Amino acid sequence: MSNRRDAVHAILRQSEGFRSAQDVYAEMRAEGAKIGLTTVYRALQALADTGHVDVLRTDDGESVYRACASGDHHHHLVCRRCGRTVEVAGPAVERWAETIGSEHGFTEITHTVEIFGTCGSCATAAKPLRTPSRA
Amino acid sequence: MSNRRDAVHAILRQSEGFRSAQDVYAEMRAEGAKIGLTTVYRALQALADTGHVDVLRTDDGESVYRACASGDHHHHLVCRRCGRTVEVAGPAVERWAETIGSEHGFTEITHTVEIFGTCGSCATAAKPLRTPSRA
DNA sequence: CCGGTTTTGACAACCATTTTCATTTACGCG
DNA sequence: CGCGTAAATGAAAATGGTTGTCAAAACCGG
Repeated sequence: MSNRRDAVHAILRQSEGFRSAQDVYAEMRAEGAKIGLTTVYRALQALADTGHVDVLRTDDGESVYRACASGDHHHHLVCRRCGRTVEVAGPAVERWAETIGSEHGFTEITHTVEIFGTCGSCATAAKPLRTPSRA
Repeated sequence: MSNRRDAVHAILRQSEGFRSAQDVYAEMRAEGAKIGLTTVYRALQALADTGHVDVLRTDDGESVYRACASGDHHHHLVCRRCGRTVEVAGPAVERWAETIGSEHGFTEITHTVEIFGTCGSCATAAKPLRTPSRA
């Protein structure tokens, strides 16, 4: 029912890290695809709803999406320079979150965990550092 | 140099959980304070920069702020219903993040961890559940 | 009181995201 | 095959939080 949605998904699959909706849209247009921004957004939301892609928010509030290797619950280690992403699993963290939650009487516990860093290649390629405001 | 900034800080201090900028602004105006939205934003940013308040983004991209009990690094357990917040420390998680990062050759590692749940009181007070899209 | 700097705030500008709504496409059915 | 309804699409407008602009107001030292 939607080759557009598949097209969007395809773009994500062939991308390394997280891409923004606008970004995906721009690339598709650049490739000559006839698609509207609205449709890209809708496709991305649908994909996210069905768990085919991961979503997360950048610091400036933009939503970024990425095709996931697995449908399982996992977290990301993202290079703040090039956006390269590594999927990581952390059973310990899952358990920790659950525990902390229950200890305080919370139920239906979910959590978000994202790790940011500078990957090896980017660290080597000397570029102006973005001074982290706080540890 | 800014009793406005202190005023903003005060609002946060007397609040239970995280508040949005618009929210803080509305409350201050309601209390009769003569302050502009712009100033509230600036105060909030300044406070965040100096580490006096914590910032995090809600799922819909809104920034929310909260006066922190401690200036130390910590995470939050937030009730998705009433917004009540508990500050939690998780040395294990910090270490885990560091480890995962280094294992993949990443440096300058930072991370975000937020736990969401429904607190005891809210769980009791039956309200329509917000179906979580994914676990 | 004066010049200079900082802070403030009304308002416009931004920009990602959403909504609206009319058009197009897909498809089942007679 | 032709028609009708429903789903999909996309251009443009609306939203809404946040940021930028800029002139007026508050401060400050002299």
